[in-house]
Amino acid sequence: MDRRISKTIKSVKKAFSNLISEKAYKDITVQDIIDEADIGRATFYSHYKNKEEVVNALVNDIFEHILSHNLDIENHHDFSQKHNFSHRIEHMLYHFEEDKDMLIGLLNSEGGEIFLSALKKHLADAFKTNISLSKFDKIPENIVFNHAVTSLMQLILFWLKEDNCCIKPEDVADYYFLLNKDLFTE
Amino acid sequence: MDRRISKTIKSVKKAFSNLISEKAYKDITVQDIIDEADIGRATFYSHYKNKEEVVNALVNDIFEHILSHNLDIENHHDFSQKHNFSHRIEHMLYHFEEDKDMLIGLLNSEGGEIFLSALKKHLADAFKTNISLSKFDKIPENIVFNHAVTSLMQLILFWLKEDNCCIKPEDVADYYFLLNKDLFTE
DNA sequence: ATAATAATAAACAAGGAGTTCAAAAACTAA
DNA sequence: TTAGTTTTTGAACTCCTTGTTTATTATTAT
Repeated sequence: MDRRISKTIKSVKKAFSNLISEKAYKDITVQDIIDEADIGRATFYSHYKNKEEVVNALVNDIFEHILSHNLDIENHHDFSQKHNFSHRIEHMLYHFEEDKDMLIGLLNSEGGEIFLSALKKHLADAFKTNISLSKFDKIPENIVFNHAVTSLMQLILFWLKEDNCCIKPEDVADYYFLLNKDLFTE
Repeated sequence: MDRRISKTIKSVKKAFSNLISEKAYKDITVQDIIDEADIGRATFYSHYKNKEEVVNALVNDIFEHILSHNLDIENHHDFSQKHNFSHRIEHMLYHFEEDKDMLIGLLNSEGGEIFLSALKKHLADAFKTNISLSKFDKIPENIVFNHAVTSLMQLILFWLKEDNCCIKPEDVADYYFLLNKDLFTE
């Protein structure tokens, strides 16, 4: 890819990432991003339709990063290596920690919805084959499933938002399984 | 209160309520509200600072309504009447059902955050004296508490958003207690 | 080197936000 | 009813943001 393009895209993402740590999503204008990225107005609009597309790009980056890393683990580690469901959650949390400042800003604004719906989708995929419905035969399946997904989502949210830096990703995963152990036992 | 004022406020709320059933929060302009409410521009701005304040007013109305109704129950019913925690939840859900159209529109937009944070606060109050931490002594209290609150919040959200009109408020409350029974047993 | 592509500044139109003001209308209290 | 107060109204206005266009300059890949 043309070096100019990747440079522009990179600086826009970085600019947004900086801005969202400082102020609310709704208060960030396209002009702010342009100024922070130090690019021309027309340049921005030749790459992104609007502010929302920048967030989409950033969120996609995060989940692509996580997915590719998951593949790495599956390809390069031998089979004795534990890489079960719990490990994949922990692993995702480590990735979130890297982008913590940006994510906190995003989650405290309306832009957070974009991240949350991506997270929900990602978790929904991961959960399909991992939860047990046997203990909850009185409840519609989609409600149990929604509970499994959103419960982890809210735990992650709480972990990121509150200044819970002392809590390790492993702990978060443990707490999740403790809070919902019936979902993971036959 | 001056009849003109209450009339204006009422028509603004009704206007917003109509509009949010039709289109996304971000696509509703102050001018839309003014037109739908059929009032003068200056009149709107003499009562509300912006669009967000209208949502705040609507959300406050809902929870005030619920709280005052709770008091009614406590005052007028005799002590043999069951009005425990579960009943108060069901009761809240019946109120939400009344404003369903508006709430669905709100929750599918960014404006939903205002409702959700009010709901979270409301639930947090209600939960203070009702959940049992004994089964979760390995987990920080605030995390268990957050789980209790957000789990119900997400269940309500799912109930409202999906076309789950067939599910009754009593069922929703039941599902909640089934999904989290450890939170309510010593 | 050159042909293609990207970046740029500047100007532009369209539209929303929020304010101001004087005149008209509706209210209250006596 | 009247007189005085408060609210509503429409219109005009400023400011800001969005998104587009254009002609020019700079960078790139080969």
